[in-house]
Amino acid sequence: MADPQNRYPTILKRLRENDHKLTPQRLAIAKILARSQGHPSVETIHQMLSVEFPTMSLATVYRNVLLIKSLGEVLELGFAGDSNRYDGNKPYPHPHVVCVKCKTIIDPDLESLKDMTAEVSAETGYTILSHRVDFFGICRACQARNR
Amino acid sequence: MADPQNRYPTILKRLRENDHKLTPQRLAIAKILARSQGHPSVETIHQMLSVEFPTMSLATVYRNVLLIKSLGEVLELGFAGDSNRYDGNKPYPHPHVVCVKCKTIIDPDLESLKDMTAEVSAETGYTILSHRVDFFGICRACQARNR
DNA sequence: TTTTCTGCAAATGCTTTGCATGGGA
DNA sequence: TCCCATGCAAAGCATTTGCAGAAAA
Repeated sequence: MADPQNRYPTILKRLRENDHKLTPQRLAIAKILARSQGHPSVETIHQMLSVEFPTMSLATVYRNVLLIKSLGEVLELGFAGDSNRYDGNKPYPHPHVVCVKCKTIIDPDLESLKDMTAEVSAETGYTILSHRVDFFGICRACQARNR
Repeated sequence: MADPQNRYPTILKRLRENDHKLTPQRLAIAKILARSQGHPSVETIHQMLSVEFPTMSLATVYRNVLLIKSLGEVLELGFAGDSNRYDGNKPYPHPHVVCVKCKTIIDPDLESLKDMTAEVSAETGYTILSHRVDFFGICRACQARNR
């Protein structure tokens, strides 16, 4: 499983292995995905790079995020009525806890997830390939703020 | 919590309470949502009604699904890169198992979900309000089909 | 009759694609 | 040099909205 410490070199290696050219734009996008903790959207990535690459088009961001996703090196998170968010730091399925007030997203370690996957498989007969497990609630800070 | 047996009368009552007119199209859409086991998309609902209402527009389906959702009587499921699916039979959050081949969605009964919610709350300090728990895999039929 | 609802078409908003030019290797 | 990648604009999709006529209450 991907090591969060070495994500950028790993993605670089995968790009090279698959004979993709290492353009400045591509490298910059890969770096943001590799290091991001905040599950950025394509729009956000584009804005983050607007100083370094004033003429870079949104299409380039879309194409490269998609490319890196196709290499299995980024996790795509779709939210109803919102643009997709991406996680290249932990590119494998994992649970999220989202604060509905401040939108902070954190990644909990859930011991019970393996058991649940087994339970699903046993009950339904499906071969389980991946999951999307999100909890929505109110974080400690927002709870305190509302007192 | 909504009783799966009485969903249609319940939705009807909610529409009346809020002074919405009971047009034939609206009633037909409500009935499909109330009884559906298959998490239909707007497109699917439109097709299901195309015999009874040959001139009904997609916009009417969208508007009415949204209306019933605003009354809290249908659960909306967004999937990345796919159209939304709707569940008016169990309009509260619950886990799903999705076949990535044929898109069939079923509702497993997961004993471990309560425990997991408790674990999330304990580990993160968040007050958990709702969840979105989906598993993706291959259903029995599609497994057989691929042999 | 009054007001909402419907059907149609146009408009959104996000994402993808075609094409000509530019730039890695 | 040879292609792939980029920027731009146009095209795609799912969904929403404006509008005028139709239908519920």
